[in-house]
Amino acid sequence: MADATRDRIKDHARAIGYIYNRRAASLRTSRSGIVGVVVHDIMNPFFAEILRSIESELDRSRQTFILSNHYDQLEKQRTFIDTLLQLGADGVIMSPAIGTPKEDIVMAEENGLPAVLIARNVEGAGVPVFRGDDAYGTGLATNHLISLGHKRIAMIGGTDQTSTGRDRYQGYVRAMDAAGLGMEPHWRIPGPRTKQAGFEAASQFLAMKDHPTAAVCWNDLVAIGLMNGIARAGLAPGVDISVTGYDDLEEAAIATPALTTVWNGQREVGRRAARALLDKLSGQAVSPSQELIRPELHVRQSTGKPVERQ
Amino acid sequence: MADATRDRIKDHARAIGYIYNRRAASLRTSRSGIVGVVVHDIMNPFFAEILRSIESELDRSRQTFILSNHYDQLEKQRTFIDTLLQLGADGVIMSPAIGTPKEDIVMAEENGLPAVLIARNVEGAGVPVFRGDDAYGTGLATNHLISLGHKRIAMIGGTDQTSTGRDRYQGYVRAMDAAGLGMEPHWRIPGPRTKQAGFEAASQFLAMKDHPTAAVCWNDLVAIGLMNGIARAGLAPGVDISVTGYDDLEEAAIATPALTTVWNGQREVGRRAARALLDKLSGQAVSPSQELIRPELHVRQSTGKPVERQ
DNA sequence: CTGAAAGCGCTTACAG
DNA sequence: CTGAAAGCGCTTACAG
Repeated sequence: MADATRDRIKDHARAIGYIYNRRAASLRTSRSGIVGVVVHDIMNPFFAEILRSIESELDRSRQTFILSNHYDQLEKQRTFIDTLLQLGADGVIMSPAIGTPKEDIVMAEENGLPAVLIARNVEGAGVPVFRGDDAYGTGLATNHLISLGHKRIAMIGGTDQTSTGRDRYQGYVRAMDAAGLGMEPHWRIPGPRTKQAGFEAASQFLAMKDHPTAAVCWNDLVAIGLMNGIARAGLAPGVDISVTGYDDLEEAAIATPALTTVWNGQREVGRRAARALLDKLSGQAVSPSQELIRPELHVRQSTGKPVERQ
Repeated sequence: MADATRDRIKDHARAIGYIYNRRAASLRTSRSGIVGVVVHDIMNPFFAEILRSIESELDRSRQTFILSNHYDQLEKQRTFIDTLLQLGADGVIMSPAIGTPKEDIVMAEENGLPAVLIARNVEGAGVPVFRGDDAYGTGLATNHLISLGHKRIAMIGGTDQTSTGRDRYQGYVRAMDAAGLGMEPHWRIPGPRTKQAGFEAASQFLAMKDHPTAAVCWNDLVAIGLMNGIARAGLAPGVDISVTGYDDLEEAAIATPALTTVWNGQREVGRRAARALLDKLSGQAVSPSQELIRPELHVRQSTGKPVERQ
């Protein structure tokens, strides 16, 4: 049948309610037009902003995307990858769950599910990774506080279990060291990653004897929660205690006080990850290297000179 | 082949890396194990909380779900429904885009894609709807402010283009009328639905001559944005101006001041919508009626007695 | 109880 | 250029 004829028939068929069966087509062609995206939690605005740029990029190529949270549970992540394999998905973009072994990713690739990583790396997986330069980013925040005159600076939130966590902590430690400033072990409060947890960390922070005059926070959510907690205790964030965030969510600019934070290139990460996957799908060679997006410091009102208390 | 034999083979097959092809199975059985979920914006924490309970409900029945935003664009919603039909999805849970004609839903149902609505109604669609009792909810908030002594109360955010918008406005108007309080047209600032927009509405609100002493907000996001804007202008939200939210997001409790708001039963809406859809899929009769979840007022620190200014 | 065959709806390679 | 056939990987109805 000539193409023109086929098109005419299809047009007519559509007009009278014909529904194209993608399962059947996919069975024959082994291309499904489906891309999986799995992150820790889509409710987290950091991922939500990444997802939005992935969405607009994939839309353009008429790929359907399936979203899933793994909540850092390896089992959930595996179930999702299984589902993608069973559906014959064309590829997956993932922010790997804590503890993801490289074998999981290699297995997916070997079964025809090319992967691209975002936000976190999995050593030796041999796939492209797109993330911010975290050590550099917390370095920016820490140096900013140091230049304002702060000497006792805390680091609140995050975990050593992810490459991101280790890198951000590194950046803080290096900046302190470079400035010749000492650190107390209890100035680091690991763990918090949400607004709620940041809020709760405030009392722990304020309860420290001679507590630091400034805090470098894991992300904007923790920073905003911490500021709320500080305000609740009757102190003024940005005046009594300087606070920096990380990510520069839309929310950072309208927090009270407006949050000094590190822009983390979410849109850029999403866009480039989607592009890389699409390139892979179209058979182009994509280098499996790590691409670091360079963060930028956005100074607002949550940081200022230290107020020495008597 | 006996079932036992088949199972043994399958077990072995899986062990050596066999991947079940769901497309093929679905082609034969016309069940795909896929459920679509489409809402205005998954980044909105209100929907995110609903999605979470849908997710946990569907997980239990081993249904995969595909998520999509329609951003209130009918075209995006139609494309998504088309995709679901082409993939042979088993059903769809949707918060319909503004202006969704009942024909769109009827068409989906006729093509074997049963639908359940959440948050918004589409008159005459003949499918189950799960939502909060919005008029009752804003009534609760408005009456609370009235009982504190407020007489000039604004309503900020929302739109008349959705049933939810009309109902929430109705609830406010009725409560004011019932208390014998007059309303000025400009006390209503329609539109805002985000934190950013609530923040921006603050200046418009404060610029009103004899501005109201309290504001009933469309949702928690608008309320928190508004409070930030009020604080930025040097006034104290909760003292100088009372503010109520709607939804009772996790964030409401840790806002500064903690937000008085209306709990909207997100988890309940999600859970019941998912259940109803699963019931439909298993062939049970599900009544196509509207189920209203009864909201509750949660009083916190963002509301207080009016401060009369000279 | 068991095994071989038909068929879901597409696309592609092939024969005419 | 055109049309009929094969085949993707399952499940189910059927014959033995």
